[in-house]
Amino acid sequence: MARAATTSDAFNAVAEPRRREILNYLALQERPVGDIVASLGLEQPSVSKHLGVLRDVGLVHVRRDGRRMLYRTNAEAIRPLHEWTKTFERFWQHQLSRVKELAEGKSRLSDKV
Amino acid sequence: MARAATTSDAFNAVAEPRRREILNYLALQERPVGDIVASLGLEQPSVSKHLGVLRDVGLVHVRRDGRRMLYRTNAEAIRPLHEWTKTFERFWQHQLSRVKELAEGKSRLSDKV
DNA sequence: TTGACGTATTCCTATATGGGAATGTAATGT
DNA sequence: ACATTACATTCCCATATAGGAATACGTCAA
Repeated sequence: MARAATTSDAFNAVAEPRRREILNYLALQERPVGDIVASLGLEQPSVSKHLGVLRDVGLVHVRRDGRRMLYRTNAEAIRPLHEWTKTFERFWQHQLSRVKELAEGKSRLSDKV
Repeated sequence: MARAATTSDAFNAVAEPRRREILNYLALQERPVGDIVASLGLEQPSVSKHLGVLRDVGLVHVRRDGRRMLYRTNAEAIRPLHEWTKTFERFWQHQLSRVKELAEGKSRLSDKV
């Protein structure tokens, strides 16, 4: 079996760095494709294809404005990702406190970090 | 160009559902490969290969225990993912509050939601 | 040493890219 | 109707899987 499609879910869709850049760019306000092209320095067909993937998994919304297509990030679709990563939050907090102790010279873990 | 390697970063590595399951399983305590195989119902070579990917991007740590290899999740490597998704937190919070207002009849945004 | 156990690696194949180039299509102005 | 603008889609190709099967490797017990 090959790798799962990039359109299979948000996790696969955001694995591509350019798609994350696009989501960042479209987070604050909707923008036409041309603006994304200019902003990210990618070819227009490339941007359209990335937007297609993002659309398929619901990471962006679109509406037509004359001959332009206005895209914007649908943050709600990023939430499952956030929730999953959040379940590990307490673990790195534990590690942080250890690092802090170390920095403060309160432990003998110097051979572990 | 083809898709980026699964070992290129944490985003690509966790795109695979089974690897997320493995990370969930190894979050609380270290476990030998055999336990993962039994727990997730995958073939042993498959598990070893997934662990290899997770190792390459630092998502798990390993240590040998006799003929067993004990793996555990390195939550710190998940943090970049959490940080990125976190930047969108305020957006879905906005949507939520707007939905709430709407439900409470406190706004005239009915044409926007 | 030999055998068994626990893992890792190699070989194979169907499938899915992401980018470049070229082309198709919808909407607007004249 | 026609040219132009703004995007989307298609074709092509090098590359990277994920899983299955078979095999190699490292460690321990007898």
